[in-house]
Amino acid sequence: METIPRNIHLVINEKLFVKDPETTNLGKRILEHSILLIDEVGFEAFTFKKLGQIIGSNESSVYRYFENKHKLMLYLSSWYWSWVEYRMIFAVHNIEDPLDKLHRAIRVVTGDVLDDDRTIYINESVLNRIIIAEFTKTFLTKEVDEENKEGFFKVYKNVICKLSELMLDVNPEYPYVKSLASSIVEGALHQHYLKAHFQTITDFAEKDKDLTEFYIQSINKILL
Amino acid sequence: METIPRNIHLVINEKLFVKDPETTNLGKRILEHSILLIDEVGFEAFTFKKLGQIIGSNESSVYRYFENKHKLMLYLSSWYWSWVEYRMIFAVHNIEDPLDKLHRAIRVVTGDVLDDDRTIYINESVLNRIIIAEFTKTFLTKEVDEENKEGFFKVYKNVICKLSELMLDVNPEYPYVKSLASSIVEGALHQHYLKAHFQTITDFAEKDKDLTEFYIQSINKILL
DNA sequence: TATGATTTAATAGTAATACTATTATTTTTG
DNA sequence: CAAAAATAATAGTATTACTATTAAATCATA
Repeated sequence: METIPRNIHLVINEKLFVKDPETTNLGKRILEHSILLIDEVGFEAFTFKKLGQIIGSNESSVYRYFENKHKLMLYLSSWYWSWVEYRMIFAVHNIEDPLDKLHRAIRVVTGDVLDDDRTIYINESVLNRIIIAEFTKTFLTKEVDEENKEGFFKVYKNVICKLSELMLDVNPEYPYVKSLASSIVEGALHQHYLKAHFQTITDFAEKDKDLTEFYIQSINKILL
Repeated sequence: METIPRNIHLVINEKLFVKDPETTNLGKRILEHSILLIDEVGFEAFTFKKLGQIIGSNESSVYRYFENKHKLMLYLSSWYWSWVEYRMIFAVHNIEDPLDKLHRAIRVVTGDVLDDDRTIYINESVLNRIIIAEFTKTFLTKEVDEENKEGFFKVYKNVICKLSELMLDVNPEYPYVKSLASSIVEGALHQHYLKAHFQTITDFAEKDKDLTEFYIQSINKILL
C-alpha cells in the first residue's frame, strides 16, 4: 500500500496530547510501542509503567506526552480515522460514477488493513486490530458529551459524514443516509471482532464469504 | 406491557453468581440498585462500596453474591437478553407468515423498552439504558474467549440465532443471515446510543424517523 | 567551550480501587 | 431454644493512576 506521501502529516486535535509525540524520538517510540502493547495485553491491563519499561524509559516521561491512557487511546483513534479518511478521499478521487465512488469508499472502510510502510513507527494493521477491539470503548463512557464537545471524535464523525454524502449522491431521496453510514462503519468493526471471537453469529468465519461484498450488496439493495 | 407471567423465572448461568441473588431480599436489592447506580454513575465509577452504602449494607456482603462487578454486569446482561428472547418468542408465537414473524421479532429487538411491572426489582427501561451504554464493553476484553467458552454470552447469541432463523424462513437462499442478524442486534444498541450522544451521525434524533422502520425497510429490501 | 534551557530519568509518595480475611452480630430455621 | 446461616464491621493488601521533586543528560547558542 502506498497511500500517504511521506511529507504529509495527519493533524490530530491538540487537546489530546501534552506534547506532540510526532516531534521527538521518544514520542514516536511511545506511539509505536503503545500500539503493540495495547494489542498484546488489552487496554485495561495496559499501563504507562509497563510501556516505560518496554521503551527503556520512565513512566513519568510518558506522562509528559499524554495526560492518561484514555487520551493516548483517543490520540491513536484519531490518527486511525484520519488515515482512513485520507485513504477514502484518495480512493474516490477522479472517479465519476457516484455508485462506483461509494463502492470504493465502502471498500476502504470495511476491508482488511495492511501495514502502510510509509509510517515506520505506526503499524497500521496492528492499529486496526486495536481499533476493532478498543475503539468502541472510548466513547461508551460517562464523559462522552464533554469529550465530544472538545472535538475528540471529530475525525470519526467526518468519515461517517463523508460516507453518507456519497450515499446521498447515489440516491438523494433515501432518508436514512447518516444511520446507514454509521451502521456500516461501526458494523464493520463489530463483524471483524465477531470473526475473531464469536464465529457462531457471523458468516465471515467462512472463507468464501466476504464482509465488503456483504456491505456492497446490502447498500445496493437499500439505495437503488 | 405484560410479557412475563409472575411464575416464570429467567434462568441465568450459575457461574455468573456466587449466590443466586433472586433467592433473597438482599440479593434483589443488589440487582435493583446496581442497575440504578450503573445507570447513574457509569460502569467504570460503579463500585461495590458505593452500592453497599446505597442499599444500607456492606461491601463484603455484595461480594457474597457476585465475584466482581464484571460478573454482575454479565449477570444483568444475561437477564436482559433472556428477557428479550422470551419476548421475541412470545411475539412471533402463533403467527403464520414468516415475514410477519420476522417483522415482529425485529420490533422487539430494535424498539424502545418500557418497564415491565411484573418484576418489581428490575426496571427494564433503565436496564435497557445500561445495556445500550455498557453491554458492548462486556465482551471487548482480553478474556472474551474464555468467558465465551464458559457460556457467559450464550443468551445473547441465542437471540441472534433465533433472529437469523426467522430470516432464513423468509429467504432460504440468503447467504448472510447470521451477520445480518448480529448487525441488527448490535446496530440497534449503537443507534440508540448515537441518538443520545452523537446526533450528527444518526437520523433518529429527528422525530419523524424511526429506528424500527429503518430496520424493517432494510431487511425487506435485502431479503426479498 | 561554557551557559543556560530543555528534556528525560529516578524516586517517592498519595488516594482510590478491587479485592480477601477475620470476627462479631443478627437472622433464620428445625 | 440451639445451631446454622447470613450479614455487618473492620482491617488489611496489592495494584493502579497518577503528582511532585530532584537529579542527570542532552542540546542550542553566544
